[in-house]
Amino acid sequence: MGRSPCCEKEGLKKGPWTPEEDQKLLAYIEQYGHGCWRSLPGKAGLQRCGKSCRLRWTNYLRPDIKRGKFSLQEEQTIIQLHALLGNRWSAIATHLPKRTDNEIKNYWNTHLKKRLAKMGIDPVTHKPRSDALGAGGGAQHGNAAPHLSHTAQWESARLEAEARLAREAKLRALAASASASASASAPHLPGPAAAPVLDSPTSTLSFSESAALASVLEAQGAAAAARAAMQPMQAFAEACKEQQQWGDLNAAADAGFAGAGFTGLLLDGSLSQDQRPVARDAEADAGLQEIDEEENYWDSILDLVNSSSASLPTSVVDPAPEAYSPAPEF
DNA sequence: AAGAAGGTCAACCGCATAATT
DNA sequence: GAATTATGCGGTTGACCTTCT
Repeated sequence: MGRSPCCEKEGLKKGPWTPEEDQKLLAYIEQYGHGCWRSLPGKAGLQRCGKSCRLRWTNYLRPDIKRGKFSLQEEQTIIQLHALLGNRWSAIATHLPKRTDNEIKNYWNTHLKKRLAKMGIDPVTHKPRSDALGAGGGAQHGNAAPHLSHTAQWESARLEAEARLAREAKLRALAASASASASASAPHLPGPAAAPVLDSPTSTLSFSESAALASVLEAQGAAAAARAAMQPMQAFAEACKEQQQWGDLNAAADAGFAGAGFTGLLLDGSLSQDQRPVARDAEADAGLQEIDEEENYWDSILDLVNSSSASLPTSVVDPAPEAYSPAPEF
């Protein structure tokens, strides 16, 4: 409610950070930690608001940040998680070590969203668009209903999973606090109480929540998530491979991709090696080995999806309230 | 070579929510 | 329980850079 805007004080600087400011902030945090962000600028001698300092630190200065081009695997992870979580960038960032939510968000908005749209995949629903080869822009009102229906189902499943995770996290927190108080006489021992230190500063997800979400992705929900996410992912994989070999991202669309049958396209190798144009230049030659490795990677992803789908728990796909069973006590 | 158009990304803004009083 | 404060998140902006004409 009553919260005064932190950046409206007179004399506070805005805009791009100078190297001197970076140095001041870095030096202060390295020495004292960030502590209270609101009071940090004064202590560090910066004419910035705490919010600006926090943003600069979390998105740029943190030493554990990886910058630069996203790998194919990272792209795949982002798309997959976006299909699962939507625009929850901080949650997605917890599964991409050393990447910030802001960076992922920017990358999605400037690269991945456009690529998916270009391939005829709705970046919101992650479903192939019926007018896939048409203009890749606004909402597809005419055919929205089926997508919405599917989306609603998936959203329902997702919310159910999240609710379950929250409950599990709470139970774990209770168990953790119990054990923490039991071990209060030995605070030097590593324990759950130290977990927040390990959390990504860009996320509100607790360590246990993140771990639980990861477990859902990897175990119980993997098949559902993968099933929902991987259909466009398969398309994306193929388009990426073609893009890298021919430098033309429209290849997938030109090949008639519209979702259905795309798995087959990927799996049966209908675009066999001898049909592909030879690499145009030395750079492309150098990339061929990497492309082969990527093909293996995508094959392994498909294997994972196929095997996971076989053991898909129905409660994840078609959740019912009674499907929830309390997490076992620890 | 110059201007236009489009792309990228750091940073800001406002809101939501957790934490505190 | 209500009010207040601090922090984090997601959407958006705008400056800068690159590519196109």
